[in-house]
Amino acid sequence: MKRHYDSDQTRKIIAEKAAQLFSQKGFAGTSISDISKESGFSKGHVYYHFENKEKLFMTIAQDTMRVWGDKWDAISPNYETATAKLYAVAAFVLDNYKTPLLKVLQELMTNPAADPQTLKQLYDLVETPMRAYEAVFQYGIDNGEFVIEDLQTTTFLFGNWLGALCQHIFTMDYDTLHRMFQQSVTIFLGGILKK
Amino acid sequence: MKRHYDSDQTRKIIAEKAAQLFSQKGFAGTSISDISKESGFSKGHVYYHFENKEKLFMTIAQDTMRVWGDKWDAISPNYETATAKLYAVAAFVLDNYKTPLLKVLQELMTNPAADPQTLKQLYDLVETPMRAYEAVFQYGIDNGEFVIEDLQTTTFLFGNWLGALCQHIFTMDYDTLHRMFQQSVTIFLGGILKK
DNA sequence: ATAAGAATAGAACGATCGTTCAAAAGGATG
DNA sequence: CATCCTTTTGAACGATCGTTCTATTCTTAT
Repeated sequence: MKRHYDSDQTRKIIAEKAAQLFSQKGFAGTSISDISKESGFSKGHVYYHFENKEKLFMTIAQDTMRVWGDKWDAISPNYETATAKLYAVAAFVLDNYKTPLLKVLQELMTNPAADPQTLKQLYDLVETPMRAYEAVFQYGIDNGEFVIEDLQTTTFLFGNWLGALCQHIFTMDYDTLHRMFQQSVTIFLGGILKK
Repeated sequence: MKRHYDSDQTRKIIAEKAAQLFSQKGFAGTSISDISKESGFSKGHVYYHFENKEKLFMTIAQDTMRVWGDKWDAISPNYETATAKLYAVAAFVLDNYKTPLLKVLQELMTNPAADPQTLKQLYDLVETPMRAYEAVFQYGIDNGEFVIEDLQTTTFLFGNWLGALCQHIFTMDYDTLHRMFQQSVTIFLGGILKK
């Protein structure tokens, strides 16, 4: 079927502005009116492209995660050691979660009113980056680079900490935040204890 | 001035239920109706005790933080080494942020619509736990226990990570979460690198 | 040029939001 | 028992919420 005119472009603009707003103000805090105003299209038109607010968010989140995962899988082999991979994945999170939807995921997941199907999709989403982290840790263990007693817990903690840092994207300048990400990995690797 | 009947008790109930709801559903996600229903008092009565939603939240957050700080200051001397203090403060965060208001603080702080006076109060609030963490790290440095190049960054990161863990209070059982907190500190101290 | 269909706008819906207010209820004091 | 002041209610406000619907504009095909 041929694409007639550029409705895809419109859809993309709406999705991008929505992602930005969700990231900044959360799910409940972002209204369709906000999205309409910010994207420059009417409120009704948002519903031409997306079934409802929840589906709109889910679409955005899924797209973001899928792209993120694919890109990481592509560049991950460029880093040789597990240590290098860990620094790289941290920087990669910062650079590619331009839309820090993680806190919104949390917001929705802890909301008892969310419908079960959405909830399942949300859990699947979080697993995308977690799988990436776990692979790095496993690689480090096999390598002899890392000593990890509980892989799953370690992965969870690492993911959590990067997620926490993402929330500062709108209130910190890039360089400062980048340093924070790197410093996080440094501490995660070496700790602060005197050897 | 004598207290006639137990309005203080009512106020406390409202504040407690509100704190619980804010923690679970966020600031924007929690309505005065929710608070009214959950506390068992009329919507109008919430406004008898609190000026508005924002002030209600700020009062709760400030009270929580003040109590937290005082309690920590009281028990902190019981732990001798900086390492012990660090494990203790992590456990203390878990046990005493029954109301994990941290993510709501974040939600409000990143909201451009918040009025400046509120914003300043919010920043002051976050400093309470940060000062506590910093004191522990400084103690560890003076001790020779810790090697820290940038005290402020380290403090910030530690606070951030504990905050991130707090968000799981409603979705994880206590024991699992407690183990996460302890494991966080262990990694923070020793890292995962093979020595 | 016209018909058809896709894209977009804008008004309108009922529900709920935060907030206000007037009135009722309740305990204390005389 | 009457009075006063505090506590509590419940209705009502305008604003905004997510969503629906109808009408209009625009693009393409005939």
